[in-house]
Amino acid sequence: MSSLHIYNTLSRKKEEFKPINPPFVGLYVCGPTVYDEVHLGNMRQFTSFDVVYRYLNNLDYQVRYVRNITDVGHLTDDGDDGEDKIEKKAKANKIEPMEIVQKYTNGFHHISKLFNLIDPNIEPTATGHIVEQIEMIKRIIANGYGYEVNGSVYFDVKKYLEKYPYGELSGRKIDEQLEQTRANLEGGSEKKYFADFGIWKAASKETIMKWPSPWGDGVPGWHLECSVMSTKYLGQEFDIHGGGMDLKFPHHECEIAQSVGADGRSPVRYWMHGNMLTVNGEKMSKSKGNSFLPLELFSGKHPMLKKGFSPMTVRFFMLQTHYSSTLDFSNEALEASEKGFQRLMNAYKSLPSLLAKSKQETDTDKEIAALGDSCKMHMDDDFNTPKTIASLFDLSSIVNKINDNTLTVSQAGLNNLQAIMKNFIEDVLGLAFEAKQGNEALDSAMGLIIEMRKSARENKDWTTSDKIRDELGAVGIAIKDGKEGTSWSIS
RNA sequence: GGUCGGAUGGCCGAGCGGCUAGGCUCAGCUCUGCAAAAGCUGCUACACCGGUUCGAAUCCGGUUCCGACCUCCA
Repeated sequence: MSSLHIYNTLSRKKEEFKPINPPFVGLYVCGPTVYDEVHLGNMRQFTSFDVVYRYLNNLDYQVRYVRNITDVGHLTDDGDDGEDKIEKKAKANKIEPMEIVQKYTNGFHHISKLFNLIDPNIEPTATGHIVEQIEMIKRIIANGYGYEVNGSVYFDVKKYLEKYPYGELSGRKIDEQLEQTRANLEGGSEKKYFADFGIWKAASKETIMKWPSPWGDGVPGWHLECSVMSTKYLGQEFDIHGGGMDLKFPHHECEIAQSVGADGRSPVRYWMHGNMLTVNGEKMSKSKGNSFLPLELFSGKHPMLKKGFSPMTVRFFMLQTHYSSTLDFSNEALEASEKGFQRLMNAYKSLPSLLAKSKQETDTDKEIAALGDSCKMHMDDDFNTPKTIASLFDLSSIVNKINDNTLTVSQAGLNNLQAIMKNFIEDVLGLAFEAKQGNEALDSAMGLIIEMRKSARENKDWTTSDKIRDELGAVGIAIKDGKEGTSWSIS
């Protein structure tokens, strides 16, 4: 029996996963900043961690999954003149910042449902934890790691470096060379040291979203919310913290420094980082202009897309690559996944109609059990979804062969097959049948049509039978004549 | 410039010292009234140059390309 191993960014190694307080597991994932439509790259991270969450649950851990919503404090720039992204958008649209927040939070939740993401157990917001953030800043100052300048508070990285490493997670060293370059660039900075970062930002009179604090009206620094909300709900030390690669530095590095500075403890046992999404080999990003939105991907309404792809196809496509590798989007790759996904789901769907034709255990039964074990083994190996999917394809090939009577199974083997496929396809990978499988009325209408076509075929009335098939095909309903009768599906 | 990661068959994408992942495409066959679906068979790749080893896509050194981060980003 294997056990779960996770690649820990901090140690740069795969480590056996040992929860701090089994059977409880704390999982924190950096959520979206809701100043715009959720980005596809965001969704890839959330999908990756959705599988992490599902699998931990599957291993019978009691997981508390916290994923935040950043609704204030994320500045367009870390310098002195940075502007809050949400506030900026609100002003441009002449509406309340909280309207922006509500609008894009709703949008994000909608897309999450389409991707079949399980809701986190707690979805805290930065604005809901201002008090806690102020308290943390106080502790940081009290410990000598923060200083105030003109109503803003900065984290004193130089002081911190006297006692602790900074840059451990991202493998970065703060060197003098860089200090000089930067010091020159940022002439009139309030910071004492180039690497210092803001933990409280003084607000101007015009700022709409601001809160009173011991240092005057202002907003908390972006990195602070994650430090506060993760430890508030998961404890001062918790198991897993996830996010995108690009958050390693400075965001996650700052989180560690803040927690150590405030409470003397590094909060996270296992740091997990998902890799980027690329388009034609380049990182998909808003600033590069090569990104499309989830809804554009589903509808196909984007110049770079040949057609639309269903949410489940996209989810499957994402899971065919390991979360730590870059994933390149292209029409060809998406089309390949679409077909593969349909094949997998068709096999899975035909499973209940299979018959056990052996009284005792067969070789196929054993093979099924072995493939079930390998699914688990692959998931245990740092959530290797591509390999798990490969085993699932082997399983679906067995399903087809049983269906074609080239393999035989016992009832026990069949039950096992059903249980394994359900577990990994639905529960662990979170793949679901697309909702367009029709309804009762359509089912009975199709039953009637197929019956009529059957009698036409028995009378060798090919004109009628082919007409039925072709016309249905034209509206997207495929007719498949099998040995055991005719079935249909909507494409 | 610094730090880190990557180069795998027609395409996508696993692999982390021996046991030819998987998906898609393509070709042939079986089944079928025809078609589709399904099944079977075929297609043996690891950027380049050295080295270590009985054995390397996998380890070491070098070369060339590509990407990410270092400034907001998932």
